[in-house]
Amino acid sequence: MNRLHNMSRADDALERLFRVTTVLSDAMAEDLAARGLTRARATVVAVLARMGPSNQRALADVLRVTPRNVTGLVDGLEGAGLVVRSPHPEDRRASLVSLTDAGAELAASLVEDERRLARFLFGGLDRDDLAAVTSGLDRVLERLAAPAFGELRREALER
Amino acid sequence: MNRLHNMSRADDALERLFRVTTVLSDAMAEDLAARGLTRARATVVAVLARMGPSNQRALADVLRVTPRNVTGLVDGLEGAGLVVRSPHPEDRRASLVSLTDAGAELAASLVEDERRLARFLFGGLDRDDLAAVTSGLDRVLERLAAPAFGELRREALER
DNA sequence: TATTGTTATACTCTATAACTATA
DNA sequence: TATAGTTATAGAGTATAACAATA
Repeated sequence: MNRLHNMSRADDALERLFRVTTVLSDAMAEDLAARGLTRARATVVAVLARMGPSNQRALADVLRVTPRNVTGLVDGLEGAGLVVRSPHPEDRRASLVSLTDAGAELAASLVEDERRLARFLFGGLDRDDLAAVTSGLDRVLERLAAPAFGELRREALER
Repeated sequence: MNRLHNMSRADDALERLFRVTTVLSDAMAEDLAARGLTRARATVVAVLARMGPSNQRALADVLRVTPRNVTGLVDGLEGAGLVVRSPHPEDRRASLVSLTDAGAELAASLVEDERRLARFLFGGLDRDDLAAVTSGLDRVLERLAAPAFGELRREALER
């Protein structure tokens, strides 16, 4: 009975998580689109802002995407004037992808947007509630990183 | 000072939320792929399980996607034997999309997976922590539904 | 030999526009 | 005249495979 109750609460929590995720990611995609950006390209801009000028191989690794995919993303961003390719100083096979001034400005603006969003979403919660949410999500992250998560997924596929 | 502290906590919470979302959605996409499904097609299956046999227009409205897009998704699912199109009994323009037995089985299995996932992710939290997370996410959902969220987004785009 | 990034090809999701068959 | 679903066309993200230049 108690256990059943807890189980239904877990379902509720996951449902809330999915709803928050959906609404948030739709809104963010829409806002990026209004700036002429897609999610994938915005991610490249954010990664470049964090890592500094990088070759495409490094980008592919960080984005966990094929090198061919990076070619396309960088093509798009270069066309939009947000990044430039330059010859890699030490490896003539590679090119170095860097943010232009416009790209760096955009990256800063995305970071600022995120900060405002965080304050907007969580600013109304008092410290204890906020701490509870954050540490709850941390627990979830621990579960997601645990080997048991892999087992759960394997079991599901074997059913 | 106190305010600054709260602000950084809000950033932390949003960062956790994004990380949970990313890991979870990557894992789910991978699991669907192992079953030969994409996210978009799995959503159609879930919607059909919930709404029962539907015409494509209704699917387009619920999925918030163009009718043309539904054509493609249903084509794919029909090819995989998960849904069938049949003539609509009352409207000869429309077709009725229904889950096959295999489709219904898959839908049930997806629901079951989600329940297991919820228990796995949140089963370790005690009642109070779980309630705190759920109600925190509810507060976030309220903020996302508030007109102020629209204003925040408009301001960001005007910068 | 191995690696970097490209061309070639293909699939999925998405959209708009024009069209057919029906309502 | 309006609606349901299609064909036609296009763009973005993703992937694998083959290849050229370079390490």
